[in-house]
This record gives sequence, structure tokens and C-alpha cells, in this order.
Amino acid sequence: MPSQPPSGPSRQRRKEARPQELLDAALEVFVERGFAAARTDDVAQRAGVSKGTLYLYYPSKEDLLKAVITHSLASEIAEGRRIVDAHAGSAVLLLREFVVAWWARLLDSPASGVFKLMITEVRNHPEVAEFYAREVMMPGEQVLTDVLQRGIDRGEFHPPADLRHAVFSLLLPLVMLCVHKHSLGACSLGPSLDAHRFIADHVELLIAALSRPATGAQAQGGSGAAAASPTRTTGPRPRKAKPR
Amino acid sequence: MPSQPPSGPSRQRRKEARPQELLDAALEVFVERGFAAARTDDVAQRAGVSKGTLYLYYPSKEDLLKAVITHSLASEIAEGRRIVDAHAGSAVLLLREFVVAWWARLLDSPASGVFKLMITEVRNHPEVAEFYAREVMMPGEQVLTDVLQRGIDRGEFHPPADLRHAVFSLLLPLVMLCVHKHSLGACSLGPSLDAHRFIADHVELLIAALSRPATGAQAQGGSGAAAASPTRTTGPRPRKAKPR
Amino acid sequence: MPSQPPSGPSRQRRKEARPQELLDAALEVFVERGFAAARTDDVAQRAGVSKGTLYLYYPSKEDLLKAVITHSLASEIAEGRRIVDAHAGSAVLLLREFVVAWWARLLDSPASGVFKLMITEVRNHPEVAEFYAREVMMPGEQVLTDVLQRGIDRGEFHPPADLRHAVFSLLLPLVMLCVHKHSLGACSLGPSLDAHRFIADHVELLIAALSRPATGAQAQGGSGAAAASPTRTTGPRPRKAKPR
Amino acid sequence: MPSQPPSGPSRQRRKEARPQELLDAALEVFVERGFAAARTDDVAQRAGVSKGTLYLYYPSKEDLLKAVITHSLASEIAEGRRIVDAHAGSAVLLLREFVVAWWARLLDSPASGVFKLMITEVRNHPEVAEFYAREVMMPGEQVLTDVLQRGIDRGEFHPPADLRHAVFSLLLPLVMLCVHKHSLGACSLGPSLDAHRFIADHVELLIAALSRPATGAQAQGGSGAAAASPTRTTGPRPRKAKPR
DNA sequence: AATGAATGAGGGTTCATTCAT
DNA sequence: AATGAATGAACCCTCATTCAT
Repeated sequence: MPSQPPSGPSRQRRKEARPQELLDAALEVFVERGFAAARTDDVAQRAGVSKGTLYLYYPSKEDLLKAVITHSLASEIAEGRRIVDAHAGSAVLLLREFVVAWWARLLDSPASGVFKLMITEVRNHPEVAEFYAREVMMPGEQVLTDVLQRGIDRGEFHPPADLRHAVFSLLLPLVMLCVHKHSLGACSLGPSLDAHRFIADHVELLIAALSRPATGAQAQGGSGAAAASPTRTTGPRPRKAKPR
Repeated sequence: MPSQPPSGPSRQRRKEARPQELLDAALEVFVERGFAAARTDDVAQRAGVSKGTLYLYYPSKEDLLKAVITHSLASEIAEGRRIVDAHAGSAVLLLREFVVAWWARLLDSPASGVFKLMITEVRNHPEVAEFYAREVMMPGEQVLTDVLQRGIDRGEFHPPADLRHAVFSLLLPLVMLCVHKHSLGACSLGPSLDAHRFIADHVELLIAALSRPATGAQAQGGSGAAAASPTRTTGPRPRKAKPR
Repeated sequence: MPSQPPSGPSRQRRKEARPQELLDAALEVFVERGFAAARTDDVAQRAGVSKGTLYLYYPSKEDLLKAVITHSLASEIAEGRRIVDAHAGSAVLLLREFVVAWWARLLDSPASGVFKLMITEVRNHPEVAEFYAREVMMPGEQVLTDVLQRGIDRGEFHPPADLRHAVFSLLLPLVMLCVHKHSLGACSLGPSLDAHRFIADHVELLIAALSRPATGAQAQGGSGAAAASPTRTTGPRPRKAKPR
Repeated sequence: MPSQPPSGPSRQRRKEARPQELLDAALEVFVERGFAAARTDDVAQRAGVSKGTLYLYYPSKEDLLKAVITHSLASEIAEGRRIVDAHAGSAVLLLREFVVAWWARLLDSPASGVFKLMITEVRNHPEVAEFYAREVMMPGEQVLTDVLQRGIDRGEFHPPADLRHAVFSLLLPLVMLCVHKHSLGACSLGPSLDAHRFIADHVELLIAALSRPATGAQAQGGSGAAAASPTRTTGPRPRKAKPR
């Protein structure tokens, strides 16, 4: 009996995969060049089809943009929602373990480029703005708000002056990191950040800022360490910072 | 015999003012639309001149972009440098008073748009990348690094795991705020942040994160509270969220 | 089963013919208006396509010019080379019969316009100058040099003071005729030359100038008439001006 | 009493000289670049005035072109007319001495560029065509026609098949030489012609072609030389052409 | 379904011409 | 008279979109 032909991307499979292949290609090109400067030729070519084929799947360049934005971040946000909902434990642990991993994964995925794309294009495409605010910004903000709120509720964190501001202090550098990766970060200038370690350090810093100073324990035990978790089982990797 | 009257916007005066007028207009249009989607007509019209006039002062649209970037942020960064160098006192005070004011001013100025512009355009204009990294990123980062370092040297802050990362945790939300103002923030969706208060709260949060737990106090008694100035003359404005 | 009908100007056939159609149109328009004053729209329209189509085949107006020049005269020069190499007989006969026919054909062809084009454009397009000198001027000059040299070698012509000058005396009026056809000659002013007859007369005049006075005949008697063939089978057409 | 200021080109003199200075500059620029590609800025600059000044003297670029053409060759033609009318002697001598000198001077003068200019521009400027035909071509042709006719009348020349054609055989290379000087000749490619010697040789060749073979003299004297003047007092400089 | 040749509106840029100084 | 800043029409070229094959 003859073995299956390697079949590679068979015609049938290609056809079904086309829309996603086109979205992937479009995301790449739009993020690299910006929507206005991107050529539909380039998108088609990177997807391995002809320019005409692109128009069989998306009726215009702008519709393609909308599809790219619509399909690229929602699942990443949902992933965050799922993670947070799945872990019932301490907020600090959740941040340290799962939020860090979640953003590290997001940063490494092509979807990270959507942040740059949004920044660039929202003002020219108002319909997209509404979608982005409703489907990405708000749920994303909500996930982290829930995490911090849980920390407050559990007594891990003291209530900050303005919870929403604290969420932004936590969130914006992560977003900015994604943006940077596709802007200056793609220009190979100088020794760049180790992004994953920055995520961990940043989250740790926020934990430190929010953590209720263990006043009693400190006074009694004198563990004059940083305000972070006293147990330190999963604490921040101690690094070059010179211990006194 | 009377001298020539200053004659309002005389030919001569207009000519001297033109380059800056054009830069201002170009910054607005480029930030709103993105460089590629911006029409030179629009820039000229917003500057109150005809399209041809623009080319008397800048040889091409791309040169105009470079001029916009070159002339818009360097002075703002220098301002930060000056502020930091001028104030010899505590790092916390410096952050709370002057860094906040500095970024609030920057955010309100049109120059804040340059951050968006850079994000959008660096990859398409490599010469710009080098300039931006050298003249804006590096000095800007350095100013805040110096502030934090001063705090460490003076014993206000404990040495963070990675100073550079801490600088970014402080800086990136401020940059992102500028970017946001010209992206989603310009789309009037939902109740937006009070940006100035966010700046203050964010800086305060970072101060909290970095502050050395008042060890002396710890040893003596229990005032393990936030490491900020005990007198609190210039402390964070107490607000609703923080019932005393 | 019948094969596909040739289907008139099918897409495929058009595509293959396009480059030449565009070259033909471009030659016409450039020669009529001059390169700088010619509009690419006009070229496209005369070729029966839209402006954009032109750019599918030639990347710029200047490249189109170069293609026009490169493809239009080289074959005509090669034709002359072939003619001269193919005929082993007398130089006089070669001039009278074949060189005349060659230039008459060249004058009637659109390629004659390239001479005007070159004159107009060489100084603005130095790359073209080199090509023209190497591929048109030199070989063209060489063909006629060979003819005259053959006449000298065979004793038909006496060696002129400067062979190259003689070649130019022969060649330049022919070139000028081509130029004139597309300049003043196209303005229908006054009774114009019968160009074909001029070519014949001019060549005849040069033959007369170069011909070795028929020494033998001179010695014998007085038939000191024009040095042409005594039998005159292929001699100059007797015309009105020369009553027999 | 103060001495006269050096005054150089005094204001007054400059003002009166302006039109001619502008014409000279325009001729140079138009001949170099072609009318369409020439910029009025360049013309003004080369004349040492501002662009606006040019328009004080000529109402448009096209009017400037007409003035250039109108003022540049007529006097040269008139010069030829004068020379021919002033010398009553032999046509051969006239050609050899004065026609050669006349064209050599013309070739060296900037006016030689007008031939190129005409070739380039007649079709785009019909009014100019009429002027050129009437004021340059016709009189210029007439001067040489008169010379040849005189030669025929005096028995120096035998009547050619078509006198007008003979005139063109004589004239066109001279014109072409002027044209070449400002086209390929200005591109410095390879060893170019010694133009003055070519003029002499060309005229000599035409004399040879037209000269009535001195049958009697030749038969008797056996001076088997070229058919040129038997006395050779002012004959062609004998050159490298190997004497038998 | 897929192709890619063709289209033509749109935008960057130039430059002849004008006009306030 | 002279200047040169300003204008805007015109032109080269690009690229999203269409459609015959």
C-alpha cells in the first residue's frame, strides 16, 4: 500500500488555511511598514499568493486591517482572563508566575505587533478604535484590575491611591515593551533590554510598591528585607544588587 | 522722519518664522495621520501657505519629517537634564516635584506627539532611528537613571535588582501616556484618565517601590510605614482612596 | 477537437507585444516633443494603454528613453554592415546602389528620429552618450570607412587628404537629413527637398569627388568626363539638369 | 576731486547691456539643457541677475526663446552675405578662403548652438519655424547657392545634377558640425574631429566634386593630381595622404 | 479558485510666473 | 529697476482595485 503522499500543504488544506495565512502575513507587513505604507502586493507575496487572491478573501485593504486587529489580540486577552480565573491563590503569586508568563508569551508572539498597529492607525480608522477599546483595552485592564483587587481583598496589597492608576503603572510598560519590540527594538541599536527579565523585574517592582508593608512582622522580626514576600519561596531571583 | 512701521507680519518676519510654522504644522499632521498617510498639502495648508512654499524650506517630505523629529524633543530632554542638575536635594523630592512637572509639561506640549511618530516611523527611516536613540532615548534614560542613582547614593532608595529596569518601569508609562494621548486618547472613547494625576500617582508608586524601608525606624520601633519623608511636607497629596 | 482559436489580440499576445508597442509610441512622442516636454500620458495613450501600464514595462521615463535609443538604431547599423559585407564588387557600385538604398530605408523608418533624439538628449543623459558613441556612431562610421577604403584599395578612389573627413562629408548630410525630417521638415514650410533624390545626388557627388580621374582615358583621349563607370549601366540617372 | 569710481560695469552700462546678457545666458542654458529642461532660474543666475529681473525684460520663457533665436544667427548669415558680395573673384577661392573662415568663426561662436536649438524646438514652437526658415535657412542657402552659381557661370564648376542638392551637400555637414559640437561633441568621448580642418577638407572635397575636370590641361600636362585647382597657389594643404 | 495584467485616481515634487517690498 | 518669496498648475510615479483568462 502506498504511503500517503507527503501532501505538504495540500490544496484543500491551503484553501481552508488561506484566511489565517493572509492575516498572519498582513499583520507582519502592517506592523513593519505601517498600514498606509504597506503594499497589498507585499502582503499577498508573503502569504504566498497573488495579489488578486487576497481580494477573494478580503474586499479591501482596510477590511484586511480590521480583520487583523479583530483576530489577533482578543484570544491573547481571553488567555489572560482564563489564567487569572483559573488560579485562586495569592495575587502576588499570580502576578509573579502567571502574569509574567502570560506577557512574556504575548511579547514573543506576532500578536504583540497589534499594539503598535493600533497606536499608529486608530485615528485613521475610527471603527477600529471602538473595537479595540471594547475588546482589548477594557478586558485587558479588567484582568489586571481583578488581580490587584484580589490582592487588596486578601490583604496582600494596601489599597493604592487610585486602583486604575496602579493598573496602568503595571500595564503600560508591558504594552510599551510590545510596541518597542516592533519599533526601535527592531532597529538593532545598542545593547537592548532583556525583555523577559524586565517583565519579571517590573512586576516585582509593582508588587513591592503595592505590598502592604508587613509592619508587625518587620518590627518584631527585623527582616528588614524589601517589602516583598517574606517567605521568598518564589521570590525574585536575587541578582547583582549588592546585598548590604 | 518716522522709521518704517513694523508693518505687522511683514514679508521679512514671515520668512523667518516659516520654518518653525511649518514644523509645527507638520508635527500636528504627521502625528494625526501618520507620515505615509499625511499629505504635504495638508501640512502646507495648516501652516497657512501653499504646497510649493513648503518645498522652499524643506527639500522633501522625508526631510521635513527628520526636521520635525530633530527639533521637537531634544529641547524637552535638555529641560529635564537642567532640572535634575539644578536641584541638589533629595531624589524623592526631585521625582515628586520636578520630574512630575517636567512630564506633565511635556505631555501637554505638542512635542509629546513625537513619541507616537517615532514608534510609527523608525523602521521606515533608519537614519531617524539613530538620531532618536542617541539624542532622545539615551539622554532621557540617563536623566532618570541619575535621579534614581542619587536616591540610592543618598540612602533614600535601596538598590533595585536592575537599575535600568527600574528606570524603564518609571519611564515607560510616561512615554506611553504621551503616545496614548495621540492615539486612542484622541478618539474620545469612554472616561479617560486624568493624565496629570496619573503621572503623580505613578511616580509615587515607583517611589514607594524603591524606597528603603525606614530601617532606622524599624530597629527603633514600628514606624515601618512608607519610606517617604516623615514630615510629609511635600508628600503625596492624600486623596480619597487613602483614608487616614 | 479544435484547438483554442488564436482569439485575436488575446491577453497573452498583447503582453508580449507591449514592450515594442510602447517603444514605438515612445519614439514617436519623444521625437516629436523632445524628451523633457513629452508626457508619459501621451506615450501610453499612443500605445493604446493607460499610464500605469507603461510603468509595468519600464521603470521610469528615463529608462524608457534608454530603451528607445538602445533598440532603434543598432539594427539599422547592423543592416548596413551586412549589406557592405555581402557585396564584394566595386565601391562605387556599393555606394550608388546599396548605401543609397540603405539610407533611404533608414530615413523612411521611424528609427530616423533617433538621430534627433540623440542630439537633443545626450547632454542630459550621459549614459546614453556612451552607448550611442559605441553602438551607433562608431560602427556606422566604420561601415562607410570600409566602403571608401575598399574603393581606395581597388583603385577606384584616390586617397583623400583625410579618410575620416571624407567619411563625414559623406555621412553627415545623410544624418542631417534624418534630423531635418523630424524638425523643420515636419513643419511643412516651403517646397521641401525630395529626400531620396538628394541621397542619390549626394552620394554621386561624393563619388565624383573621390574618383580617381580616369587617367587611362585621359592619356588616350579626352573622355575626361565624370569618373564614373564608362559603360554607365548603373550610372547616375541622367536628369533634367544634364542635357545629354 | 575724487577720481571716477572704478565703475566696472556701471549701473547704467549694466542696465543697457541686460537684454543682451540675458540672451547670451539663455542661449547657453537652452543649448545645454534644451528649452523644456532649462530652468529660468539658471538663465537668470548665469546672467547674474535674479529670476524676477528676467521677467522685466522678457515676458515669458517662450518669448525669451524667440528672442534668442531671432537675435543669434541673422547677423552671422548677414556676415556671409557680405563676404560673398564683397569678393568678386573665383568661386573656388571664395569657398576655400572665405566660406571656410566664415563657418569656422560661426562654429566657434556661441551662435552655433542655435542650430541645435532649432532642431530641438521648431516642432514645439511653430512661430519660430517660420522665422528660422525665412531668416536663416533661406538666406543661408542662398549665399552658398550664389557662390556655386558663380562658379558655374565662370566655368569653374560644371553644372551639377541639381544645384540645390549640391548646396545641401556642402552646407549640411557644416550645420551638423555645429550641432555636434553642442551634443555628443560636448560629452568628451574619444578623440574628436579637428573641426576646422574638417571644414577645410570638406569644402575642398566639394570643390573637387564640382570642378569641371580640366580635361585639356590634364591630358596635356599630365598633372595627374586631384581634380582640384591646377595652380594650387592656395590649394589644399597636402597632408598625410600618401603621394604616389 | 487563482492569477497577474491593466487601470486611474492620488500624491510628491518642480518650476514658470507673480508681486509685495 | 531689482529682488526673491510665494503660488499653483502640471507632471511623474505608485498602488489599491478590477477583471479577463
